[in-house]
Amino acid sequence: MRDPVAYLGPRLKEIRLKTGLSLREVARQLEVSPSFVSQIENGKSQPSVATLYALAKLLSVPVDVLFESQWGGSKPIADAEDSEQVSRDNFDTPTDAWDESKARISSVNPHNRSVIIMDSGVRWERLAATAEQGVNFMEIVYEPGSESNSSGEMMIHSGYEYGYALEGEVEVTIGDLVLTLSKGHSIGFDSAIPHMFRNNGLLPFHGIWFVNGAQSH
Amino acid sequence: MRDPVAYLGPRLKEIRLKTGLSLREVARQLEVSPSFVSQIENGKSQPSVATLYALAKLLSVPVDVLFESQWGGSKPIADAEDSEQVSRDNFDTPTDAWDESKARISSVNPHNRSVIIMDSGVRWERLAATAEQGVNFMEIVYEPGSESNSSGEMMIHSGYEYGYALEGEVEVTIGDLVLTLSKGHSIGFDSAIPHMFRNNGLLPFHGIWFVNGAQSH
DNA sequence: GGCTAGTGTTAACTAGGAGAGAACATCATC
DNA sequence: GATGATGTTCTCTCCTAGTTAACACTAGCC
Repeated sequence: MRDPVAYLGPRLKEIRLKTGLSLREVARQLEVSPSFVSQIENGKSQPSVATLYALAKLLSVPVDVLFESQWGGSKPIADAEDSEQVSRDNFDTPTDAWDESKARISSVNPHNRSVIIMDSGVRWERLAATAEQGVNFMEIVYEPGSESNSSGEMMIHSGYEYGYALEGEVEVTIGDLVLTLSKGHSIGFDSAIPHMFRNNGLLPFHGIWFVNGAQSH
Repeated sequence: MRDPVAYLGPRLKEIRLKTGLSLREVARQLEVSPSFVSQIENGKSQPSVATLYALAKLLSVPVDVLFESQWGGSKPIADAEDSEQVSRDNFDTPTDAWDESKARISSVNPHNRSVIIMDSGVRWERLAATAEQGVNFMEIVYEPGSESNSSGEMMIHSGYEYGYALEGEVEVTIGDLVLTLSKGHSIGFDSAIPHMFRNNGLLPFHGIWFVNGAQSH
């Protein structure tokens, strides 16, 4: 990808047009002159950091988006998953398992998921490839008797974790809190708190899991 | 949130120190003077957009991170939801709807969810209170004929969005991509891409939704 | 003790560009 | 053809991004 700063103007224009705002309206809200907005969009002038930030906010996009060139750094869409079937030792965190994807849109049908099977009897099925770092969206399956960590230790990592129980039951331990999730139940917690999951039941447990901000190390 | 541009300097310093780089080393790589880097970090000067971008790249953080202010403290646990039943006009983003919670652990049973009903016939049911900013984990329900925005406009906001279809069907439009989600299907996409959802079917659509990094303005 | 080589800070200065203001050329619609 | 939108391109000014210089440290080394 070439210098994204050079493409800032056109990018801004593109986004502004999508939102349906006129150049003069943008200028008014930013409290700058319309001519200046035009100069920015045509690359004849560079905004200050404050103006750039105000612009991003006005157009309600993250500042980063302004530096993405048209369809440059990111693939438009990740098509049906590669559907690799991996079997490995344990990972601390899903982040360690799948590579980061550059896809801005990812659509996955249930028969085409990328799957990781852990030796502890736990399965992770990726529900979306994402360009976001440290983010994993997946369906997790705990076979009867299985637990999150084959060594029985509690897990501690960075980020937050969110879960929704689809079917079956699972016993969740977070810090000194112990609870059982069944269909429809949901949780969210700071992953820095020691946690583990165990399926004590007779049926496999399925859940939608979201791990946010986990850093691999 | 206070003016993020004003805190840009301290934020940069904080991140630089984490990476273990010296101020002079940063200056060398950026090809600017050390004094200028110091001035930036102490808020006595503002970088140009190009310098800002180079800085972010050097510190290997997305530019957005430089504008985030630190997050506050945290309550130990949020007990069963308040279960308020709210009916309001449309929000752009769930972030606008629920207040940030400081809970580090949140457990919600299906009969106790905090619900928001939009006039467009869409329902948001919060699946977890979280201390994370701009994060929403929810079950969304689209009644037959309803669409994400009562005005029919596409939505654009910051962050990423992830969805899993529980039951029913929904037509998803993201950019110029149109697809239909049915049970088990999942997606993930950059919310900066204009998007909308519509239930053209005869049954209500239920999905697990995760909106990450949306900023309210 | 002094001598280096590292760290970050501050003052005084300058060249260049952020941003303004006007006049321009379009389109609509009444 | 007048009024009101739209975006563009000049010229000009003033502010500030970025420089150079000297400053005040601290750590090691002879």
